[in-house]
Amino acid sequence: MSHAAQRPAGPAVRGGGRPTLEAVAALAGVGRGTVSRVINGSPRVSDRAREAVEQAIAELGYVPNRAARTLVTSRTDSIALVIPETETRLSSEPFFNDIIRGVSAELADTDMQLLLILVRTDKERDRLATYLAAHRVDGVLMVSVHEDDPIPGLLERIDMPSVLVGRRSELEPLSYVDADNAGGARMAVRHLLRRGCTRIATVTGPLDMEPARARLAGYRKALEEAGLGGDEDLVGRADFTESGGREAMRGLLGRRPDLDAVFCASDVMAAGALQVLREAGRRVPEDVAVIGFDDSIIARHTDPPLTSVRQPIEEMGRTMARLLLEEVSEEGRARRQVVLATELVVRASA
Amino acid sequence: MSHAAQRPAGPAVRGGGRPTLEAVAALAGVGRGTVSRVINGSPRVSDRAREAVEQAIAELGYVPNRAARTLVTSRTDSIALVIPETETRLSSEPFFNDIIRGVSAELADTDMQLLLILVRTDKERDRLATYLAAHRVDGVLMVSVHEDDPIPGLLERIDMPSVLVGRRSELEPLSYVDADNAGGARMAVRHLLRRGCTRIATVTGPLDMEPARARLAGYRKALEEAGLGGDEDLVGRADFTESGGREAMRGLLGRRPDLDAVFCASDVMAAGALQVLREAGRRVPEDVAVIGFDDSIIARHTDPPLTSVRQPIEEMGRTMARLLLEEVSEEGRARRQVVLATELVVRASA
DNA sequence: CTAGTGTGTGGGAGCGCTCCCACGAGGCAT
DNA sequence: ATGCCTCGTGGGAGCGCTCCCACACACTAG
Repeated sequence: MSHAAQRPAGPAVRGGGRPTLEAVAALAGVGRGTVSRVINGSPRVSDRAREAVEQAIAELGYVPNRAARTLVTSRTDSIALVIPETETRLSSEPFFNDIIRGVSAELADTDMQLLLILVRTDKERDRLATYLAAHRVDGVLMVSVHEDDPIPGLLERIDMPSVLVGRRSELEPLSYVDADNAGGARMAVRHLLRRGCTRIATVTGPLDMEPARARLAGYRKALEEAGLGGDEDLVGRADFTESGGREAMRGLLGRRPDLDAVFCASDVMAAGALQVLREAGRRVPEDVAVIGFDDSIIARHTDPPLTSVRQPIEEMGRTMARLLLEEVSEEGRARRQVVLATELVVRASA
Repeated sequence: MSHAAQRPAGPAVRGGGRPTLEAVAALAGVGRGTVSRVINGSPRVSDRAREAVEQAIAELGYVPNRAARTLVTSRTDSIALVIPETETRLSSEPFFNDIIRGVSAELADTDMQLLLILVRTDKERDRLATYLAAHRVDGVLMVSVHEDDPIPGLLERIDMPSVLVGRRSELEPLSYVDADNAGGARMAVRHLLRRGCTRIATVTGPLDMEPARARLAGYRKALEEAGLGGDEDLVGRADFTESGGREAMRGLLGRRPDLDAVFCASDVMAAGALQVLREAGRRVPEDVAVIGFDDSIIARHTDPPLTSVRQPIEEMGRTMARLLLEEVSEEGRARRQVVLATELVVRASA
């Protein structure tokens, strides 16, 4: 026995000495197959064997080696959250945070890993394409898709389970979760109409993004229903940024100095609009009522606090994750599309 | 040859038919070893072989199988960004976004994957501990550490390369990247002193967090240097939240109605303080000057816009990632500690 | 001539798991 | 008794890579 002690570090010590399936099997007095069955929840295991294995696992602190499992199953047990970030939106809007929270919450008691991939440049986009084509994730969650983004098309082609937040167009073939943008916008404009406003302008987001289009459509629909539609001078185009909101507001005031309300397709743009209105000497909401969209943190801090359309962002994140998990686990994948209701949060600005 | 066509799907089709090392080797007319050497940039390859391999890789669209590599090297080529999220900070502050951006930017031309792990509950914390102990990532980036958080201690024990943003205490043993919180606070208070303020209060963050302590220390230091230190009535404790800021401000006004300035350890708390000051009929900055910390998006939208101490958050993210990559790749790991300068952004509130 | 040194290469072994085949034990009908 | 299920089980094969040993070949030195 004594010579065993002087034997140099044997094979058992390799790799930090973390226990393997085989070690568990040995301790439990069963074969590798049985341990594997216990871990993967197969019903074909006797109670006696199961208990022995579970105890051995606890005793050794065994954790399965993910790479080994991936190698044989070619499942990776991880999904990617892809955020194209050509705009600076990520830093200014809590949107992504809430999505991340929702997704993460839904994944919490799965053993799915969440990979975060920001895409800034075309070079990074190419890398991502290679990455996805190599099937290094089981599924993809994608945020803030522009209509001309090539990634969703790629996802379709390589048959990668994926869920978008927001659709690219009205007939999005991929699964998606979206807020009822049109409905929210319509609700906001109706609120302005009830207040007695009649010359209601809008500041839109970039119209190559479906949410921006849908919000514009909701705005138009509400006005048409009230018999007030058709005045294109009341539509100011912007890009979801604060400075864009400022410029669009200046344009609107130039074209239609008599406007009495503005529906902005984002809070950030509404904040810009408020600045311009103040500079122009208009009181909010007495002269011009203002409504934003997103109900983000800045809505509570503008002067006056902003009435805004709230989207259930965290729930959208949770739903995305849920849909993706279903799509990943199922054989015959049905694409799913979910639209969640929005809600008007009334504050002082309208 | 004709019978080959009716052979059922053979082994070559398995796993979606993605090409393997072996396929590349066959096409290039070399052995597996040589292909592996080319991929891993070994110098011991002839130019002829290298070219043949590179062409074969391009032709087949070969991408190495990460799991297979991980299995043998026990490197995972991925790092985790851990965000404890007991507070609601994640949703309200762009801090995390900017950190994420910085980290992601630094990782962009590495082939490191970024795993995002939010920790809400103790159960999730335990899962994380198991996860980390199983060495499923090469390194850990950790944000927003409370002094009593058990995770950093675990990281130390299992000798996991890791970098914190912000230290737990003055003698943090792990690597970290921090902003010069004390310096920034001192700068802010000096600015108030230069304005002629003499009864300068502060609203602190939770004092179990080092940044909160450091900002308080900077505040005290500036006052001492001006011979104005020692008045504990001027210190209001809060917790980095808006409502906390409101309550602390009320307390301060109650104790010291004559105060003429407040340095708040976060913008969110400053926003709360501003509300209370307005309700109390104090003008900002004429009666009471206010300075925040973080220069977050809300600083630009409060009324009046908030003078605030800016931290280079995105750069902190980049630096964290860089330090971690060094720590992961090096053998003898030296812990590194970097403190980045802060900057005062002057707006209307002080 | 032999011995020695180095450089590029091929391929065996093996990482830790899952999949699947084969096998023994027990139950039930014939 | 024999046949034929089913159920639980053990363990071989193999996933795609890296590591490393052995070997061929080309030199240079003795």
